[in-house]
Amino acid sequence: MTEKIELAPQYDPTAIEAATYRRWLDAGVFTADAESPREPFVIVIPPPNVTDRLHMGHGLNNTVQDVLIRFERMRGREACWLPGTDHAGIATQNVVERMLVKAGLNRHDIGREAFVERVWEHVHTTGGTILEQLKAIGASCDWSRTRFTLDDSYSTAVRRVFVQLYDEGLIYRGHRVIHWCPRCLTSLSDEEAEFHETDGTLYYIKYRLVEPQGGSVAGVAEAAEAADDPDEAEYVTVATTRPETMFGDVAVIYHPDDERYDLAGREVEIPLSGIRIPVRTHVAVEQDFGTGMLKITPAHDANDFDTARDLDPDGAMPVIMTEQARMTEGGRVPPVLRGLDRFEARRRIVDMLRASGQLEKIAPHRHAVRHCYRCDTVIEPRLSDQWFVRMKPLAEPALAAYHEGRLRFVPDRWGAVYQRWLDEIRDWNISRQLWWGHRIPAWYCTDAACGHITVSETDMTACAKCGGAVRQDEDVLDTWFSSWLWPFATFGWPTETEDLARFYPGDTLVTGPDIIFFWVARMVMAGCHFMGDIPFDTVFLNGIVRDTQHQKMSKSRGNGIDPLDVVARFGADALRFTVIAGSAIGTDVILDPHDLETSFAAGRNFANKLWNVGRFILQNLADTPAPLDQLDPAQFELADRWILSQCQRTIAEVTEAIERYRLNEAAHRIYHFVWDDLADWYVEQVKPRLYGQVRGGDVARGLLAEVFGTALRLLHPIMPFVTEELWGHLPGTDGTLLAAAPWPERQPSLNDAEADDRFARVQELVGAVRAIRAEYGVAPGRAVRAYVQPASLDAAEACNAEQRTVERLAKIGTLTFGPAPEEPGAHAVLADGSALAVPLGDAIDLARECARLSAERDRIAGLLRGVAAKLANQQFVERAPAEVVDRERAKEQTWREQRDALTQKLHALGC
RNA sequence: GGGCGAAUAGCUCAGCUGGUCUAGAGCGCCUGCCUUACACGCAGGAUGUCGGGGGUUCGAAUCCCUCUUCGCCCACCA
Repeated sequence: MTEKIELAPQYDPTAIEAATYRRWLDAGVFTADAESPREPFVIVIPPPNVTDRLHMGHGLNNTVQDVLIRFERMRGREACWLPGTDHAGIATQNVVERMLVKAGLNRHDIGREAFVERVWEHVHTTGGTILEQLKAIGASCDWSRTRFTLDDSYSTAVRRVFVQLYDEGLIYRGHRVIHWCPRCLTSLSDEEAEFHETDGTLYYIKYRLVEPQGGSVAGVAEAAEAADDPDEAEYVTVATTRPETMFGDVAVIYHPDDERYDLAGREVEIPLSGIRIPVRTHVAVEQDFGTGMLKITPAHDANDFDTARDLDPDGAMPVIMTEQARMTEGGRVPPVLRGLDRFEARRRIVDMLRASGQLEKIAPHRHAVRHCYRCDTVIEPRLSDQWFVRMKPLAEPALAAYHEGRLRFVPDRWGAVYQRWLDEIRDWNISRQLWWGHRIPAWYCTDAACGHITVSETDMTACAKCGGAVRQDEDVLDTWFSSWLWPFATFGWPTETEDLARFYPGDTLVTGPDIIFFWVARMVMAGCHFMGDIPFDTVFLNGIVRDTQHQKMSKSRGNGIDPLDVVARFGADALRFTVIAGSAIGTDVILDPHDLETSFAAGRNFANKLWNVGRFILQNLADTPAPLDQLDPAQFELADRWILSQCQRTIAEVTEAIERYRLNEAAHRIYHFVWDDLADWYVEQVKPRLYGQVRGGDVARGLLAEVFGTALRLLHPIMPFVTEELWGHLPGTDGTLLAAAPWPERQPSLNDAEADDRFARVQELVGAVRAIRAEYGVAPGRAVRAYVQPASLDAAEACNAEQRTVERLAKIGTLTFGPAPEEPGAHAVLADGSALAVPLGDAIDLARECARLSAERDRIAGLLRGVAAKLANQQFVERAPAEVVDRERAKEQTWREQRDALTQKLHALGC
């Protein structure tokens, strides 16, 4: 006994999504079993910032991961998609600091401990929101394994790594110029200081030559003689974009080969200050740029730092700016400029130089300026003490993995990006002057005489060397110093857990190309170094979500789309279908934030189409239909064989497309099968059988259930909600979940080229009649009579077998084989007003077939000529080396076979 | 300065190893339809010198060269 299935005529995602997700959770289908005998398939999520809210980029990235993980889960792998969040040092600290500012406070007012507590509070109340939002788009993460990069256990891993690298000599404390953000008040790594092309100004400043105090008198005299021009004798002109740093200059240099100058050993005076600095030569100068004369400011420019150290390893490196990038209150800065912001100071200095005649000229100058990747403030290079990781030794195994093909990128062009960065890798500044993060596990002895630094996994209370008092380093570690451990720290490392043994290494990493350096490359390095193996073998780079102006979507630009809005209006499946179908492999996804309807209607419509196909089928399956293997193939009609054949093709193509990461192709292929093949043709063809108008209803029902069930399974990774809901109504699924159902298997025996071909002719015939009906404006309710000339093509025979199909689908009253009546009214409404005679000889006639044959003939003839030409070219081969000859002989043989085959075909076509 | 990518219908894009590409899809547009699953639908239709110019080939949207226009990444000419 089967109750009539009642489904709404329109699919309402909001009515089922939450409940469906709950069913998945309750059944535990997302939870990976470390003891399962199945082969694991592991994806670790790129952990979003703990304070993030879901945006379209997450929507795309996580949908891609979910498609892969659901696909592999259905294919029988023990799928583990590990979710979690990142503490995101600077970003999160900034968020909480802004909240404090609103309350009229800054972090120093409340102190470090209270501040960190505030951040934890914030993270606990709002943190993890994004994980909840991921559920809304259907992400099938293993929530039992959710991790946070600041968990206690994670800290253990971070400390272990720090200590190990320190012991190996790969972490060291360095004194050098680093990228400093004067707003975030922390140092940054090279990757965090982004270049922006900027229209700047090049200032040409005159530095007055002065007599050296206690220098070589002879050298001065020669230099003075060498200069003919009195001005040149008096000044050297230095070109700089940053006049405000000049009080930090320690030298002015030119290239030793530069014949314009002969000033080495002389001294110049820094304008506005009277500070004397030497003129030196050094190869770091580019002679063609500016005047060929370069000022050296070691404390405020990384290159100058290197040059200065080269010139004088023990030389002074005066700092003339505060951490806030204001001119210092003392030291070399002239009193009128003290305390000024760097840009204000620049304006004042330029004015003063102009007034004193020391500004020779200014010129516009476009150059790349580094900005903080978190707050976009212009970076201020700054001399300071920081912790660094020596990267070169870590990079080597990561490069080897790529070169040996163990690690691959999809699309592969990103491999070159990865490789280049590793080839030219520089040491990584890992200390941040923040409060939110993993505090650096280093303790300094307070006894200056001892000065020992103790690096330890456990908290220290006494110096390891002298036993004296210690204080811990105030700084925290770069967020990425914890992220790079994600693929194994999340599974319990350094403890040798069952999870770690089972789920490391993982399989595929899905992320954006923008964090290849920040994260991907570093994870590979960490994996190789600490686990002895790469953390994943495939890196699948998804594109970036942009608006119609091709601008990256972001909240600050105001061009964002809130995925939850989309879910509410169109459903999660519509969102998922749109981003998957809308992006070819590795290309960006363009969506219009001002027209969600246009962007997402296709996905919503498709979900609805599927819903209604399902509704129709379910309403017509009285009882549990017979499974495919219990149906008698002898009773199959052409359409049955055809739909099974198409279904096979779809299984093969969808499977292959996902395996090749061509998810958009998988989406389009299943879309086409459901909408065009199944709904538009097969369901229509089958109706008379279902309605009992003709025999064969049971076969039709069995095949509908079979084919529709397959379609649901193929579509499930992309559109999990609607497919799961329909699956639940399908007879015979017995409460099983589609999410845990097996992926459809290919059955090559069901491929049926003959059926494909014959049904294509039926479709052509139907299309021809429909076109004629439309052309003649035949009212929908009115039948026409169609005549097919048997002489026209052998298709008539095929059509004969499918006469009923054609009659129904083309709404023909009768289909007759034979010439159309010669009567004058053949193209008009017949006398009884009921029918129109349509001679189909016009629609699919011999001419079309001939055209096709002739095109085919031309094509084959072309191929034949090509093969003949190749064969003709072979005469040169004889002189080649033996193995080349062998290879060429083999080719020649292939060509001969091709030639013979083509010739035969041509004969078959009557040539 | 170096590298990479893109330019195909009004819009957003597919088109993988040259030959069923006589170039497709979705949206939009035009015509007719509320045909007992679906108007978030059905049927039919219009629209492209595949950025320009050369070349290779029997054959090019596809391969090569070049130009133009966009976008991205990297980079110590201050």
